[in-house]
Amino acid sequence: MDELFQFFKAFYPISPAAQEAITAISTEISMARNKDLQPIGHSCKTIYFLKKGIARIYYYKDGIDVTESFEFEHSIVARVESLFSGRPSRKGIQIVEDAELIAIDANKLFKLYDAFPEIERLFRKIFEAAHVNLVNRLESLQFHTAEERYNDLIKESPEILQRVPLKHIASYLGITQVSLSRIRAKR
Amino acid sequence: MDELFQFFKAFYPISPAAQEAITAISTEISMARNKDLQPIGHSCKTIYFLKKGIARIYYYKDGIDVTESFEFEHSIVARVESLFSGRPSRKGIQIVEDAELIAIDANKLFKLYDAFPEIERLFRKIFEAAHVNLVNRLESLQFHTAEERYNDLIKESPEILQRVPLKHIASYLGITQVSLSRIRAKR
DNA sequence: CGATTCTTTTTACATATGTTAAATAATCAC
DNA sequence: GTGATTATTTAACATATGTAAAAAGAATCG
Repeated sequence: MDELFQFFKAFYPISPAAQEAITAISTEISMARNKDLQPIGHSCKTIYFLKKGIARIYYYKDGIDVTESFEFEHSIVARVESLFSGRPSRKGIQIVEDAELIAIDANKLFKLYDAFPEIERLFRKIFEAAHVNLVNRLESLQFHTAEERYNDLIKESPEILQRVPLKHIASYLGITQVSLSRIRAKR
Repeated sequence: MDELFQFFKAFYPISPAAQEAITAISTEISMARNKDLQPIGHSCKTIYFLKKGIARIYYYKDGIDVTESFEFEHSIVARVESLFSGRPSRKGIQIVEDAELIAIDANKLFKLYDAFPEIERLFRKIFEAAHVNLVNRLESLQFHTAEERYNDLIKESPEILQRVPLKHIASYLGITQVSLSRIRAKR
């Protein structure tokens, strides 16, 4: 759990008591590549912290597998739109590279908010940061070409090419695999 | 301020004392069409509630005016990515239709969070809801055609066509005005 | 009202991306 | 290792969207 609390510290330091409370509602899991951490259709009742490996959130659009987002080690994985709305998610979480995770029971976590305002504040800040990232991602999808988006991606996470299949990168960028292949051939 | 507290209630009801505290850091403003509520380049230190009218958040990409989002009456207007990061925003807020607003001083609001956990919770929920909307918007930009996005938009806010110039709608949809015109001609 | 400006549409052409299918290349299971 | 499966690239063609310029239409202001 140390890595998790280290991660938390960057957002908002919490007391040992709060750490214990979070430990009590968390479990550690390992999961192999290509397994579904959470299947499509279920409500998201868990917030994951990725200690190691890669995960992606995906869904099907007209039968085609679309990657909504990737998460690498030391980040939070959750289907926010289900977590915050309580509705079942049309999205699943798949492990892309063998992963070690900490699973935090979301309902129990939300209950902790009353007793520990510091925990509420911590997660508020975590999701605010996620919100900022999302706004930037939106901007990139709204007015950058696919080629610009590809270049930005490998500039920001160069290792992604070694660790994630291109088909997933293509749909993440909002284009087909063929189109991504063409863009790559240009360079 | 009544309308504001009515709006709050749907997210999380707060005590009279909390309401007073918010009232004390808020001011009411009116602003005419085409005026800039907040110019590009400043840090966002204000959270607005739109009582009446329409606002848009916009920026320039390669010299072209791009609308990131529209807000209609009874919603919150804020450049979140600046508000949460503290960094100056490359985006501005423009009034699209004569507006009446309540301006909440963001720094003072954040200070209230310590004394009033209920206020922190309220705004946490407000921005969580905004986050959910953003995820859905992302999905629409990532894998719907421009035509689908246009149809979805007028289905969801039909009055937008009467109240917002098409040039702004075009950039909001991530396409040029010419392209939007073509899509409209089809129907 | 008439002139000016701003908005929207239209046209013609260029480019980017999608679709389908086939060919390679890489990976996996036995 | 070998065959089967999966991933990636390439080709050929169709379609959507971008760009630039002009025309038409609507709103604004003296």
